[in-house]
Amino acid sequence: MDQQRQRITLVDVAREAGVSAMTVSRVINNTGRVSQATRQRVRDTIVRLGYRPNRPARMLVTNQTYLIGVIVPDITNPYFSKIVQGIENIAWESGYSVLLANTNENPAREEAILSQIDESAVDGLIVCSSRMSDDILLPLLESHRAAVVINRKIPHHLANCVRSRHGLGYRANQSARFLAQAGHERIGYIHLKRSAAMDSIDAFIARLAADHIPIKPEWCASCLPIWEAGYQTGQQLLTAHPELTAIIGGNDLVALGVMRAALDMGRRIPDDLAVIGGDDILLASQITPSLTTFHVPTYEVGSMAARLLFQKMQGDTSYQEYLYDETLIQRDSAP
Amino acid sequence: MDQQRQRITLVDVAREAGVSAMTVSRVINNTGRVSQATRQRVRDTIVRLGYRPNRPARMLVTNQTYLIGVIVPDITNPYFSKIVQGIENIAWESGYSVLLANTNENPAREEAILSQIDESAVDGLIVCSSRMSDDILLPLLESHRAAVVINRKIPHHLANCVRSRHGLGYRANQSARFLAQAGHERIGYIHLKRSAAMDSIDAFIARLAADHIPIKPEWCASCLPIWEAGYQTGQQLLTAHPELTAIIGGNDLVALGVMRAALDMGRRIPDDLAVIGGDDILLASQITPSLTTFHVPTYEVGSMAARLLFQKMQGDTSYQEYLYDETLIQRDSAP
DNA sequence: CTGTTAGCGCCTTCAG
DNA sequence: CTGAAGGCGCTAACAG
Repeated sequence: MDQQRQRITLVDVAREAGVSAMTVSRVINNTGRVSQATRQRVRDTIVRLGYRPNRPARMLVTNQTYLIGVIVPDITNPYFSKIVQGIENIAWESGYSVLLANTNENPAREEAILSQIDESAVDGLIVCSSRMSDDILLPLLESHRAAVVINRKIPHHLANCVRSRHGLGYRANQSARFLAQAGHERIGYIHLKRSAAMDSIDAFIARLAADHIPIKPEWCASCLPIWEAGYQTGQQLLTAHPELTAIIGGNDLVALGVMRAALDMGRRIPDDLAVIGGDDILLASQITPSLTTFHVPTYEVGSMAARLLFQKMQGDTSYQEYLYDETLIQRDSAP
Repeated sequence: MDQQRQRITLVDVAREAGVSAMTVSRVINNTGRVSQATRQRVRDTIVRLGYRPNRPARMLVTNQTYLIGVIVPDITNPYFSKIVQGIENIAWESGYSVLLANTNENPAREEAILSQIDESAVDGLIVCSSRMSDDILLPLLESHRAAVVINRKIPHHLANCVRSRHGLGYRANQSARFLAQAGHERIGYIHLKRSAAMDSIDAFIARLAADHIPIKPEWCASCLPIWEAGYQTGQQLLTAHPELTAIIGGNDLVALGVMRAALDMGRRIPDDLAVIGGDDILLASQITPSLTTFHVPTYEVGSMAARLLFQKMQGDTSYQEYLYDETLIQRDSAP
């Protein structure tokens, strides 16, 4: 495993097979004309010697890596791992591998990606970090040959895009409307911190006020898109405002955290408190009471992102986007 | 983004700064002696020109990629995504990136990894695919400079290892004992198909028979380690053998599938049926009734795997392993 | 159909 | 402290 065995190169194979390096290269890449006889002889020599092409050398000369970079904020969030699965499957079909960067929402890590995954390291880039600042994202996209961004609006020339057909703040608004219609008058809202895919809390309140659904700013809060933060924020919100009869979570993990917090505080769901999430991760349908949420075709989000990336990588300079639908799935937590 | 702009090379910087390429290289790598003045001048030129070193070129000459390959069977399984998170965090700290391969338990994909992630593509490899056949795994490990295997026994010279302190079949046995002690006499077992981390069903039955816990072969089944398979297998098992009062799932996803199937069939849990899982994913504690399962320090499994890999990559040829504990967490599904 | 020449961008070795 | 020559392993472009 660590012995200093000489690497077998193209030249070794060529010498052994009595041909030139070029011929071996042609055989490996199935390019150019090579007689059936030599082709076979070279093939045999390759397996006999156990030759394997050197990736970096090939990358250097072809200027192609067969790698695509994928940036996510949290691979342990089922929403993102499903997206990665979709990307990876499509990439694999085309002979590409995935270089994964999990930022953990850490700005230092986000910044470091600029040097870690640069243009020479990957052939294309998929970013699904809706909380990454423009100061980092735009230069990042600019420095790559091809890029796709998920759930974020960026200048069309910088990247293709996969996003919800409905605009910013759609979920929160629909949720609030749905709850109001069901008779709720004191609705809380937990916004996802720094998310570029959501409206601000102010915009949320303003829009609903226009529809005579009054939401008070003190009923709203922001937190990171993870379960623990949802739990804590839910607890705080319900302690400070026991009058709330419903809470909208920014995503499923947060909503589930809220549900658990409410249950731990002795609240019954949905009788004492209705909860709505977003993303429709597996857990949402499995938990009791099951979580009302917005279904997102998560796998398709990933696979389409990969497809749009390949389109760009193949030289299509036109802007392409894939819009997906989000549909409210009524379950037990907010019937 | 797609303009044919000339790549800026080391030589460009050298010319601009009025030094040789070698000096620029020294500045970049902080190696060798360079006067403070030239160093600064070169640095300035680098930022002025926006120079970035070409990864493949550097890889070719140094024979290092700063990449580690990570092979998992299913990134959407929270168990694996948590492991990947652990690996990725440690890798990042050392300036390494993760090349992810998600096999989806697909043998064709597993085989393709041999050529896709070869020795020249990564500096080290972490495999946590307990269902990959030895015919593929061993050559794979053999062809890499450094490797770590998770939850699988392999010849010590091939890789370092992270695994449960308890041997094969520990979970299933403990679960059965626990259930028997609680008075269950007809216990079903769902084995994970092709898993090298588990005993066979026969061994499971034999060992328990020795302890006078009678398990019938027809109460046992095998399935893939995913929720859907657990649901289906649970349904079949409960239909064919309604007499079962408890079922042991190979992992949490399968156990949760069984729980849902049982609930859908009108069984109450744990009154009509007790269920035990394994892994302790987030979902296990959140669901109602909460799932009795084995806690695994999943993040540490990943981070330790990365640490053991770096140890090997740094030339430590001794065999190292990290053993973790699995502890039964009693929850509501099997109190 | 096959070989020759050149060079990708960088770093190692050895002189100065 | 700095530079010149050479080569990592492979392929593009051109001969023959």
